[in-house]
Amino acid sequence: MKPIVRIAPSPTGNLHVGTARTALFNFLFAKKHGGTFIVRIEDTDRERSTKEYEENIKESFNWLGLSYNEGGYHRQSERSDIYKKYIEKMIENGSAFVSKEEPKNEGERAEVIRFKNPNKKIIFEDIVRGTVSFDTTELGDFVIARSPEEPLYHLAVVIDDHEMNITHVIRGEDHISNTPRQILIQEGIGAKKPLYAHIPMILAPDRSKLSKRHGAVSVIEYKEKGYLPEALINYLALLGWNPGTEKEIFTTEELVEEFSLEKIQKGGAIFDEEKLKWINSEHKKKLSTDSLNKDMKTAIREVIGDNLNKMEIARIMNLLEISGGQYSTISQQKELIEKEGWKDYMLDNSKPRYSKELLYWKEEKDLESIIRHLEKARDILSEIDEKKFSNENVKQSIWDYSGEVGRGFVLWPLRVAFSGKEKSPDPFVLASLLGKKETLDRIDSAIKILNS
RNA sequence: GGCCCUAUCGUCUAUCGGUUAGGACACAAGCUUUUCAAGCUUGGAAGCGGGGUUCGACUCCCCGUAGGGUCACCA
Repeated sequence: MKPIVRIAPSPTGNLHVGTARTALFNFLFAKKHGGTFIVRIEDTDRERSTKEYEENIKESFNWLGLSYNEGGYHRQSERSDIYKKYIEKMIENGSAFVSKEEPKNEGERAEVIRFKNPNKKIIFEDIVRGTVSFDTTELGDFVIARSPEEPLYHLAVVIDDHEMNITHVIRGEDHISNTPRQILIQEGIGAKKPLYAHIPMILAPDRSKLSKRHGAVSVIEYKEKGYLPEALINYLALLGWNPGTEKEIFTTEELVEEFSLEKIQKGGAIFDEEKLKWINSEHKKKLSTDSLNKDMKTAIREVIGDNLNKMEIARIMNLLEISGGQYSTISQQKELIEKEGWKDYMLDNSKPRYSKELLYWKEEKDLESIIRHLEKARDILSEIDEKKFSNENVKQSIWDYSGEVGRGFVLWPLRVAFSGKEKSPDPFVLASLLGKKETLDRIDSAIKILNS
């Protein structure tokens, strides 16, 4: 039998990474066995549900590539006729009854529908946890609907799972104690029983429930930070599940191939963005240079500005690539561009600013010798043809001289002359990016500073 | 508090009675022909405690302890 599974998010907030992970496990399980994956929007709480959040949920699933099957998108708010039928039937057969109430809070009804609890022991098999048993006596005759048109969560879930022929309920561990009362309702309406798999929670670094105060918790935030959807999918899959091999980088197709409910973990797992970053960089390494370049350009424009010319962008892209930033997320790239301060010395009109002392290499104190080294470097570089002013040629030409007198004594002041910074890519790269004229100009400026 | 679930390096995890307890992220050190980053190499790092069962327990059972979940006219 082909499995039919569902993810049932409630549109009361942006799609949470925990819900996304539950959706992913459902999706992988369905795809693996040629089954059906359904999205069911649980919006029976009209007060808290909004259209915007529903849109966010759709957008997030879409971005992650978790697509539901044809006709597999439902809203509980549009199914009240179905619920009404069941509620009436339950009242009729005595598994539920209308109950007079004393409203405690505003909005509460004076008359609600309660489930007639048979007060029995419920035992069910959970695919990840084994046998779980509850005594439902303490649940009492719990409320299942405000009115025949307004079912509450537990009732709506059971009716929908039954109507949609759900075979496996794969959901978060926080629902495990909801299961017995849902089984009770199933018995009340004569529904077939799905199999259960309660997956562990995603935790914050302090092992508490992952919430907004811990930083980014919604899928959309990770999208905005520039993570690749397949990287987030890959990471989420590894939180609470593993294939039993040492392979860690997966495409979604590979996950479908490997996935099995039996390998799901029991304990909760802390969400570690550092590992997500690493997985993201591994996925980026498989990307075409075209899309890598597109991301880099976006990051550069966002940090330095929109009015950059082609040459300037190319120069900074080059630096970003050399600094290993091409495999980072856009937000990490932006951080890097900011931190490295390339806009201070890599734009057409920028002149690096630095103190005279910065030009001194380590213990070197002899002003004359630094000037001598810079002048010599200048002479050597001016020999190179302007059109052949490449990284390799610059390096080659200056290599022997710097070797004779000590590399640092020549290379350090050159690098400072070009960048004005303590940290930067090497002087050969900078010189080739700057071009011959600008390179020589900057050496002259450095000499001038030393002479002043 | 009642009920339920869980428990291996800082983190994610492998181990389904016999292993020098393995891998990855992170971290540290060294190397990489100037700084930073990257890269490479190396290293430190774990079975919550106590009882059983067994020739032998991380692994099975019990009791503690700790963490989490849940106890709505929310989902």
